[in-house]
Amino acid sequence: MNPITTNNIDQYEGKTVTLSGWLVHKRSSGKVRFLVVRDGTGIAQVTLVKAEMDEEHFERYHSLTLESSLMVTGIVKKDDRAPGGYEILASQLNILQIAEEYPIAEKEHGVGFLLDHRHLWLRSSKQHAVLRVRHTVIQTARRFFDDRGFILLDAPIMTPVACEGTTTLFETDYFEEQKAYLSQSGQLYMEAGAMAFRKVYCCGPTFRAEKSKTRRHLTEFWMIEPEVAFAGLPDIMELAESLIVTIVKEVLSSNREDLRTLERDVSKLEMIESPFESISYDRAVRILRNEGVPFERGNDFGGGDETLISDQFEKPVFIHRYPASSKPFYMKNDPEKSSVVLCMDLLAPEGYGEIIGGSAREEDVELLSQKLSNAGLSPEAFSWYLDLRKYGSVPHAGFGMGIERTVAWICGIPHVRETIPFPRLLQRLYP
RNA sequence: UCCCCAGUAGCUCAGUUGGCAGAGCAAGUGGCUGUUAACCACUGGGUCCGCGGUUCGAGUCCGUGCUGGGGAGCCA
Repeated sequence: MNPITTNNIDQYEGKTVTLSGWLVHKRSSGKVRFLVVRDGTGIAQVTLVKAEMDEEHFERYHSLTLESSLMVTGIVKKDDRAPGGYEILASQLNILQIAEEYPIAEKEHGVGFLLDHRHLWLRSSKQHAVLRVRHTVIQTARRFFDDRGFILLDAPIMTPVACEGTTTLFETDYFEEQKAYLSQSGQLYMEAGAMAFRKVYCCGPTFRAEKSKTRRHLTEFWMIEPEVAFAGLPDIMELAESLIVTIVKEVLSSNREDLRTLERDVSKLEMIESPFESISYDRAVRILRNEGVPFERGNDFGGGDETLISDQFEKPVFIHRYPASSKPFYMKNDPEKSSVVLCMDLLAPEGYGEIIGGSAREEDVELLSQKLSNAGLSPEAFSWYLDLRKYGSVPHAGFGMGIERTVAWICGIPHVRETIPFPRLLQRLYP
């Protein structure tokens, strides 16, 4: 197969090549006709000149519809009039399939329509750019942990029990008389992994049956979750900061063209460097009150609160030591102030909200059992988890980074639904 | 679960005081030897979301249901 693609066409100037792809657009000026062909890596213009090719191939232009698949053979020429600077002067035009009338036009579609056609929408340039950034984000995050000696340890998707209440869990039958729940987090399993391998991470989908209809929520979303033995809150904050800086730098270097397609203001990304600011929950509450928000101490922050706080900073900002009452059972209380837990959230700038959440984990079996009971959970169901504290318990900590929110922030797009190939939303399970 | 907005051609929308169903794009036909969302001419295209009501007459007003969107709550 000929290796030419539109992203390496410059290497073939003057040579005869065969390009395979799909028709994005066509224009005619009579005896000169133009095809814009998409091949998955980019686009290229193909020129059909009546005098340069035989009649039969030239006339195939008429039957071509939007998104028809084709193979075109011709000479690569440099031409400033062509998008990308190169075009193919065709000698042959072969059609693989004539597409039916393509539903997605070149402009003007509503969100509902586009989501109904997500399987086709993926072909458009903006979606292409977002999902290429997503690829870089995941690849860079995984490489980041691999390079630091972490072991990739996959967590199960089907789990026997809820971390929290069952109201936000998707439930499914598991053979006779058993229920399984779709995982909300790989964390508890990563804690087991950290006791086995010291440093581990998982990367996969998580599921929350929350009836949230906001730009920051999906019912199925991806997290990358590292867990580290012999580590405390400061260690994972440093790790999280370094991860974000590394990801942003890599996207800026690998996805310049995509960011341009998305019209992202890259100057806002270029200033993402260490160190990030780190403020306590108490100070965040003071910021809100200074902004005139009648915030009640002890609550968790809402979406609007997070935006107000992050707007005070140009870089991502850590908020640490939330009230224990607002956080889950496994977080370790601050020995210096038992009413708060050793946790942190990282808020992205520009109102994108929490992209990372993590904590030191309670390592004492008695305290952990107590916290489980206080949360209304049965210690029996978590017997395996309590075992981790009975057999060589050590201080450990970890966090989870939400892939979609991170991608949305980096791309500067308003809604997370475009940052995953096939979004699952409150009212949407198709396609 | 609550609040707000919308539903009219394949798509995006307009539709006046309640009085003949409209535009742009897309599609089809023809024209044009360098187009860039090309352009020009012509053509076809409607369950006005469903149900009920008011009225001589409803896309328009009222009630109700459904669907979608935005937001709140919720959200390790």
